[in-house]
Amino acid sequence: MTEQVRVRFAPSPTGPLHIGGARSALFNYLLARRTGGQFIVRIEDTDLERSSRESEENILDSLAWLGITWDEGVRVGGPHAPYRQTERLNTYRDAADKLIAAGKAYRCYCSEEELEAERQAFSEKGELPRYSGKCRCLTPDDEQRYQAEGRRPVLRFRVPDEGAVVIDDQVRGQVTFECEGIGDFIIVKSDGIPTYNFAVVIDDALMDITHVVRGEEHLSNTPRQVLIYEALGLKQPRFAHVSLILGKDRSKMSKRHGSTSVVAYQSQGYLPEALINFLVLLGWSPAGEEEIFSLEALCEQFSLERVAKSPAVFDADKLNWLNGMYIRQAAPERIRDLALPFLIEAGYVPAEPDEVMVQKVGLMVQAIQEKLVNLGEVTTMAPLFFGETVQFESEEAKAVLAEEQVPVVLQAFLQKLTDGRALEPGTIKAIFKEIGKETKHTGRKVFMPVRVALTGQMHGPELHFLIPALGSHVAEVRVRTTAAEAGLAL
RNA sequence: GGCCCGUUGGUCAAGCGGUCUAAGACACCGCCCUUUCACGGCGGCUACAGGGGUUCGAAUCCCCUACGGGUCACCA
Repeated sequence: MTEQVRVRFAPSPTGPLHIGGARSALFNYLLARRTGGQFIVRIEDTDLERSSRESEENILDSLAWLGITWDEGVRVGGPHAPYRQTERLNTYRDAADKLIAAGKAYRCYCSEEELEAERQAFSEKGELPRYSGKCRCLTPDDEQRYQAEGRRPVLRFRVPDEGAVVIDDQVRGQVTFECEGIGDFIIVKSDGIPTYNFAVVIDDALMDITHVVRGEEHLSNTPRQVLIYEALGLKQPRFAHVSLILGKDRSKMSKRHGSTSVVAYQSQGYLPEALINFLVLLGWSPAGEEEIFSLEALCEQFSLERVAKSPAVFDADKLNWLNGMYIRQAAPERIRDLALPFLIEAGYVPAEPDEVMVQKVGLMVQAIQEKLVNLGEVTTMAPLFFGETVQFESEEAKAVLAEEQVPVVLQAFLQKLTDGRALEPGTIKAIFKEIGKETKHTGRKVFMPVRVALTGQMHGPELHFLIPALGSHVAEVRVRTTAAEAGLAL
């Protein structure tokens, strides 16, 4: 029998999509695509305080940006709708009633203060702080009295006193938890909203989820969930807990380590395919030696068997390398269009650029595409292309213009630059050839002075790309002003 | 602290008892290419946490220790 794989990504909308969440989503997505199964996106918004529609939109937008699509869930609907937990409250209530009727769950009237005091007492005695189970055997009279006091009960799951829960994890192998170490936990809060541990089980079961692939932080929750599956007689999915993504100091990835949200990387100018490629390599390894993968390629290669157990440190260097890789491979027009917003933001380009400006940016991109690490960098390179004047980056640069062949070379350059021919990479190359022939100066002796006169710097993009991007007017002005500054009369 | 999980070079990682005097990638260093930078090519550097077992043989299996991480909420 070949069971149809059904996996899901179930974020809680309490903030933007985290890099770790994105990887979980990716793994689920890939597993579904690889097996011809379905991928579901469900929203776990039972934390009323912290959940917001904005976060939900942000998360969904980030997934879409990454190219991760889903077959069922919010935005697209499906046979198991609704896909937002706050819209499924009746379903959870039914399940809770069942548990109460079977004596597997009970009402607890303890206040948070009482619980806190209890935990305190336990830890002072050197024991593990947990729920004592004191509401386990309340009589109807007790309950009535509490109710009269105005107490709102929570619903607790009655955890067996003995026994153990064994999880056969797809990436970790067999993991055993003793029931003894699990206190009776809350499945419905006093406001009637189910807790995560409860709702997740009901939803996964009702939505026929076959594999739960999620972060390792959920591993210790899993025995509680398994207990609920068992109590309700529901079919359990296979579990796969993927290790966490760590920061440079090996602690859980957080703001201190830099950007943690997908939007942050998006706004820094990373390409979605680079982020995908990077993320998949964090915890999963290909069978062969190739490491550059498109989403489509990953859909054919991904497998849970090759997911690593150990946590991975987020390596920004490698992300940068990958991003540069994808930028180099991308069509120049695409990079140009992606670069435009950055230049507009930085004030180099008007909000509504005309065709001439777009073309200029296109030429600029052509010149720097091979050295860009991320799109945001166009902003730091922009001064090279915008503005009529430049500064010498160093005395060493300025000194280049003091070499004896410079006046002749620059004069020749200026003359050819303004003789009316169209400025294209080909003609620029021709110009340098002509200069060589006419002045008998070639190589470094002609390129370097022109470069410095044009940019004030000794390094930079190919001149045959740079000059067309500048245009003959700006180029001429820059050469004349820098030359003058260096004490040269042209 | 209890309970879980993990530990191969600076980083990501291959390896699933012999073919390991341990692959590949990023980073780093050197060389080459080149008008500069970058790209690209070539080469180099550096690792099985420690200690006990099991076995003819262990990076691979078991135990202990150390270290790292996760989790112990009316958050997910």
